[in-house]
Amino acid sequence: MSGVEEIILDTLSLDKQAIVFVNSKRSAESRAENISKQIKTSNELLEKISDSVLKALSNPTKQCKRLALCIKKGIAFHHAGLSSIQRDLVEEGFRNRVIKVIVATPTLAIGVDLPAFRVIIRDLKRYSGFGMQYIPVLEYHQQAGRAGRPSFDSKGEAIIIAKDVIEREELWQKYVNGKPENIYSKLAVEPVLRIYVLSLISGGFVKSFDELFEFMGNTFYAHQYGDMDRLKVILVKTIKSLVSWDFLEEFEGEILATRLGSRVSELYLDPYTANYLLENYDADFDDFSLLQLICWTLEMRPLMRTRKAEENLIFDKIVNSKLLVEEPDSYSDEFEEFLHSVKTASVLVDWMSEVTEEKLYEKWGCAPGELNAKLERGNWLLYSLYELLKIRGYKNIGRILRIQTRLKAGVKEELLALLRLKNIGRVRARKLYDNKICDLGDVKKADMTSLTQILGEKLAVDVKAQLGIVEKPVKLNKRKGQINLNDFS
DNA sequence: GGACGGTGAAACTTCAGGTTGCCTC
DNA sequence: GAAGTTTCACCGTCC
Repeated sequence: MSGVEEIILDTLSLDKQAIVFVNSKRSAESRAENISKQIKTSNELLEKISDSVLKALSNPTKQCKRLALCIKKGIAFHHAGLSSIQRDLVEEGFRNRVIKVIVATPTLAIGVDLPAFRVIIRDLKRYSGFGMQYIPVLEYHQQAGRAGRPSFDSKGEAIIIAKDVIEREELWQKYVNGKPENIYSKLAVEPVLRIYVLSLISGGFVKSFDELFEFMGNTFYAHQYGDMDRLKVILVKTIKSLVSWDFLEEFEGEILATRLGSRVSELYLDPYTANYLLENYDADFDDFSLLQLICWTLEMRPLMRTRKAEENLIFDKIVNSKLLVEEPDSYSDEFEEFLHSVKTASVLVDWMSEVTEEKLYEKWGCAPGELNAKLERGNWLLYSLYELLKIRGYKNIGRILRIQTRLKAGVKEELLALLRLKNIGRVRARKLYDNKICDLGDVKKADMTSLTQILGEKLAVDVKAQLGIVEKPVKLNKRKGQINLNDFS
């Protein structure tokens, strides 16, 4: 039994709760699993949560099953791969003191307010591309700060695990006695500056370079560095780019945003990305190449990583597709990232070809939570691309919106018509389509018995009503083995 | 003798996260 | 750099 587990068991024997912080999703899961195996008891409430976790998706992934099993013992893991429903269930279960232990990645330290009697920080180092590095003291404080719940406990305990006496001393000095890092303004980072400058001008807050300079001079960034000459150089460079991209124009001594520039600002796009999209777009695209274009933006990062075993598959994709983006030199640093963009696009294409979440997890190692994050961003970028092209006067771009809708819902083109109905998503639309109900006309014509068999009693009535048809509910005798789609919703 | 299964050591692989952006008939 | 996972050789057992 590891040190962590002993502490956990001790915490449980005191009838208290604990959060364990580790540095990877995999560790979070396997730790939680190991701890849960040592626990014999269970109860009804836990069974209930476990069940909900399993039903969060119509096709539970291995990850869902694993979490469901852990929760039966009152132990959970928590990281960005969980779907938002599952995350909520875990957090709520912990808040209600039903779930006793959460093993988490730093997701839980940020934003979520979940105090525990004990916080165990197992990993103070994290992989950073150049080997393992210590996490910032600020982050340690974030995590340790989860200990101690004012309404239940008069104190809390934060525990760091050290390998030996030497490390113990080191960690004590660095973290417990250590000073938190200074906070630096992020404004100076180029993408952030580009976005701000454009929005200041587009919003009419600033009308000339002098005004812009004055405004920026009053920011925290300028206050911190005091190097106004350098700031001027950066601002001039930024303005020049924005003008050359046709987002800003100079007119009688004033700087104004163009229509395109204003839209870029409204969409909260990084101007660099907006320009990149316009430059690389080509009407001769397909699902994959369009999504790859989207994935090769800063906004989509961090991308899904290409695993060793997938490399050949990804290479094939690159060779056999007509990409819109030029492939970077295979010896450049960019190339690996480029592979990731191709992988991410591949996963998204699979998703809109109706591959289930379960299969995506198996095939690509892409967990539901990660998929959702990327879908949301991809959705936004596709919409933005459409808007920019519209302003630029491109015709026949409706296809982009169709792809956007398909991405959002995760469906093939043929299901788009059915998606216009409320409460009909990828699963139900597919079911309807496979039963030869392919569009709204078919739904209108469909007889209530078969519609009820497919959608269930309530929804069948509701769907008809959406099309202006009043129908009475049809009762069905549930036969053995019959699948009621409502069970999955 | 061969199929099967368990075990442990060695080799290999992988590594946190997120906030808002848009529009919606 | 380290945890977790996979692979593989090795050994024992059973038929």
